[in-house]
Amino acid sequence: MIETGNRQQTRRLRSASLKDVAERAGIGIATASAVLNGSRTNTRVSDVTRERVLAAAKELDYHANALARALTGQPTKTLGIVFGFPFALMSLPDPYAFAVLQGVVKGATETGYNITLYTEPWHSEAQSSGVLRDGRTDGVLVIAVATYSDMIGSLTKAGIPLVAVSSCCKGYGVPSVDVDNAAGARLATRHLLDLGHRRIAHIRGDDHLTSGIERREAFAQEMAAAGSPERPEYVLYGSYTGSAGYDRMKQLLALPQAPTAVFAANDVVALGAIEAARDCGLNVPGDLSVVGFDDIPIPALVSSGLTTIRQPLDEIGVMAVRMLAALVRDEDVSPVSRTLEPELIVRHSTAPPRLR
Amino acid sequence: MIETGNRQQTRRLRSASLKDVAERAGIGIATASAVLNGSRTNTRVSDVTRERVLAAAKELDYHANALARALTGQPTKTLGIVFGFPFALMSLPDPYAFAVLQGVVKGATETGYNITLYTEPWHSEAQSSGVLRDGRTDGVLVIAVATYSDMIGSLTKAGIPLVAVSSCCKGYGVPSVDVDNAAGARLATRHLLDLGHRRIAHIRGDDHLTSGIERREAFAQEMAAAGSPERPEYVLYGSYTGSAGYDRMKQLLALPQAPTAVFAANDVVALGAIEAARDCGLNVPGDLSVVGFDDIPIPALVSSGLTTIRQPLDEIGVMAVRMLAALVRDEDVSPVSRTLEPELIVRHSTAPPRLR
DNA sequence: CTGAAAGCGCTTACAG
DNA sequence: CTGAAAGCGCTTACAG
Repeated sequence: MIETGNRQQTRRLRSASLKDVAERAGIGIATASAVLNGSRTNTRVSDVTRERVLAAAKELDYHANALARALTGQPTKTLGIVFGFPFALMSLPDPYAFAVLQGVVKGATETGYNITLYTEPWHSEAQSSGVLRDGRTDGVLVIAVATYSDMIGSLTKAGIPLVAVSSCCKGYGVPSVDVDNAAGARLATRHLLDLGHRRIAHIRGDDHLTSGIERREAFAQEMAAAGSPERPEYVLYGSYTGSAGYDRMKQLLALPQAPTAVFAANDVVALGAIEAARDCGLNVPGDLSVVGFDDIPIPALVSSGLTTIRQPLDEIGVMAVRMLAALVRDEDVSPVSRTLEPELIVRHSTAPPRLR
Repeated sequence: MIETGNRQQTRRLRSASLKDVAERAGIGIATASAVLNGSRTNTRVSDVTRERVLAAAKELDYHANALARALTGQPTKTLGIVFGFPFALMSLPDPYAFAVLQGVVKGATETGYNITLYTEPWHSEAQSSGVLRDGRTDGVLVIAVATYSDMIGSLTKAGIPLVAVSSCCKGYGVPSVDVDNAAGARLATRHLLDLGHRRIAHIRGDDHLTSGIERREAFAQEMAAAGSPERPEYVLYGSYTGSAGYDRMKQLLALPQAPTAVFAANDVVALGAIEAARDCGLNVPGDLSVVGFDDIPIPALVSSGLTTIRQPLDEIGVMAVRMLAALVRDEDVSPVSRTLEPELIVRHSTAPPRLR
């Protein structure tokens, strides 16, 4: 006989199954199942049998196969997470997404779930729903779903337990958690107003994300309410990237009458704007005040000094997981939507406008 | 009849199975399998049959169950990732771990895998190997495994395809990837030496992580080679946290003859040390030079100005996934160990010592 | 080209 | 208290 498949053998020896254990212990497979993986608490097994099974399992180094268990209807004990925005910016490298993920992991650890990161962002139902519906997770967490996306509708229709973070999910009855974007934007705007600024610009976030839309609207309202309605040339589209913040700031500074302050849609944009201002020889906050949004975590002890609207990123992740875990277990999830309060954090990127 | 389980029904309607599709199409289940999930490329199906199956699948909104497929031996197309160090510091909130994870996700996206984060850190084989061996992933990536851990041995024994990042896995034949820690530490030390420093301290990393050990040894060697052997009171244990860096720095500064420079085991420690120096009224780099290690990413455009030894964190993650993917597919993985070159990045935390 | 059968490893009623 | 049987949804030889 020729030795074939040898490499395979050494690498992946079939591990012991319940049947192997049962045989070795000389008892039935159902009983072995009851003592080893026993969710069936009402099954009574005699002590001798139990010992025998346990011993056999140990000898065979038995480990239950999660796939088989899940196939019979047991929970997989893993939760999926997808980023709804089909661009790189809303995936892991984005500080917002990352901070939320930290909270998610924390929440998952405490509730006993593992997390699977779906690496392929959502494109369309036809293209993307396959993996999300293939049974490997008990439920999924969606983050930053674009308003035009069919993701939430599609997943809901498929009967997948869902919790949405920072997404528009009106009308689907999907539990969701987010910061109060409007309140945050008002806080930022009012802060600038209170400092004495009137020429206030807004570099917007994305038009297809509720955060971008809500912050933008609240800015307009607050300005109008303050009696100094926004100027069209002061409100620029900035997506959510540092480079957009940089470019838009340059554009604002080239205006015949440049703004004295800007409310950036998020911290990344704000940081880009500050960089642009500095490159133009301006001092922040002396010549220009900048407020961000998010309060993204910066590694230990280095501070950007950015005045911003803080949202509890970590808490959002934890909360989302708790809600999803409850949903998966068919517990009551109420209220269906949680809106967290933002907070103004004044640091060193804002000051009263220069007197002229 | 009483309407019972109504909530359940609306939530989780059983989704169509292959059998449903086959029945509707009026053909056999094996054929349906071939056209729908067909890995069996050699199976020829007539066009009419194919169309019928496809149509039925569409009508029924069929989606293959990944659990069932995997149970028959198909790959799960997901890779697991565990942090080996049983403390929070070596999990997600740690900038190093996070940066590597970004690379991992990038690599997984390009190779078509999903990633599952095992939330429970490894404790011992008895306690922790269960989840990792339950079949839900095709292989696992281990990161920063402590030298005393039985994790690698245990997982290898269980026949799980493994790739280790920044871990000691000598003797197991486990493919691994890491930066050349010794070379990096030499670079850092020599940089300080070249600037003219002689009173150089080292705040060490963890003793149970190869990175901590290797960096520490290389520091000693380089100092000895330069003819100014290290002083015992200048080499302090710092684990890998900012607060340890802070505390150890204070301690060093309280010495009768304080060092003029310090090589911190990683950036987080370096940042802590700098903070401590500043709190003591010292100027960095005027009064004290500090070099870190890692070059952790800092959100857009904010720079800590830290002189450090850069390691390609992102690339490490990508590479590890590629190796694991190859391993899982039984391709050749060679060389079994990859060591990447570190690079000295001189920024603003180092300068020649003050003349006295 | 097509399908009935066996099997992957488990769990859940259902009889003893 | 214990076990044989059916079933979860798929795939893989193996016959037609």
